[in-house]
Amino acid sequence: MFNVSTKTQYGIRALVHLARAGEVVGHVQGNPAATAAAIARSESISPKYLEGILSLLTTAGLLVSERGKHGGYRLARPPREVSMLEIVEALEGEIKPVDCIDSREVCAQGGSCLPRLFWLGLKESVDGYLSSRSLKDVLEGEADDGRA
Amino acid sequence: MFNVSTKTQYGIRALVHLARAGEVVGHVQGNPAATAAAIARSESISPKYLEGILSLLTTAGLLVSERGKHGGYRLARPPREVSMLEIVEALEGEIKPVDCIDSREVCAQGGSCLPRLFWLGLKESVDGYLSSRSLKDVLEGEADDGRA
DNA sequence: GGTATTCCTATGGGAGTGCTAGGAATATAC
DNA sequence: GTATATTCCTAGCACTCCCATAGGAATACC
Ligand code: FES
Ligand code: FES
Repeated sequence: MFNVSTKTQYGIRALVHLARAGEVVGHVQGNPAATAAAIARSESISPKYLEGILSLLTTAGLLVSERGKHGGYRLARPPREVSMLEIVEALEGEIKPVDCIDSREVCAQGGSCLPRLFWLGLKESVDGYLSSRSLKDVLEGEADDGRA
Repeated sequence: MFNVSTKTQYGIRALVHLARAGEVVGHVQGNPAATAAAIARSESISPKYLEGILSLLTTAGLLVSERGKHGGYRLARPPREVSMLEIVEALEGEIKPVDCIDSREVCAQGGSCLPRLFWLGLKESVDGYLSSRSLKDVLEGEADDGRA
């Protein structure tokens, strides 16, 4: 249960790769952006598949892309300022265990649906964990000390 | 993301239904077990589909079934002693964001994979929430006060 | 025997996942 | 301005899983 798609897994690994290489917007001009092909090779990911994933992250504002020769991708912000919740939501959509979580569709119970509260709590628990971790934390292998 | 299947949603609603009616093993003999058809009608769930779900819950030891006329299902234990983690795992399998969570397959990183720690933390967060809630909590619409 | 129930197996449409392929748009290099 | 290297866009396909439906076998009561 709760399988995370390869799309998200690859996306995170690519972001970690970029953060490691220090490829952030505003660096020295001589430091070229990493290309999709290079990341794919280094991480053993299907190149064309990864292209699409990086495009998504660019649209979401997490990456900055440069086209043409010597083009590639850079992080739009330093790793510390990127929460894992942002990343996951950009690739996987909102965390939504059940559909009735935002739209109050009544499920036979007529509005006072008990399970709904339970699922809502689950969403908050997941959101809480994800937003408490930044890309930098993942990068540095932060052990999950506190549960805050 | 993190969609919970209808199988699990229906299963939980059925369990809540049974708990509400107070149909626990060891009650008065006159109190008949609830049939799958009755629950399906009351909860507006496809009858044959629900049958399979209740069978799963029986195999998992959460329900006790009686076949033949006047048969049906009862809770195997009082709601207080049934954790939501048990229920979810019975229907949905283990919480496993990524496959490498138990088997230490190296993903190009050669063993020191950073993202893996992150996913492990997510699993622990979800497991923590689910095991902290009992069926009785859901039944009573326990608001999620503490995050413990 | 008749009836009501759980239990088992098979089937099928639909949606989503995980890629693959081809090319268009864009920017540099010579 | 032609060649080259890159991102970007769209389409398609095999595969799996989800959700349900259907038919009947096994079981237990009357
Ligand atoms: S309203 Fe969603 S489970 Fe009841
Ligand atoms: S070992 Fe699973 S993501 Fe690296």
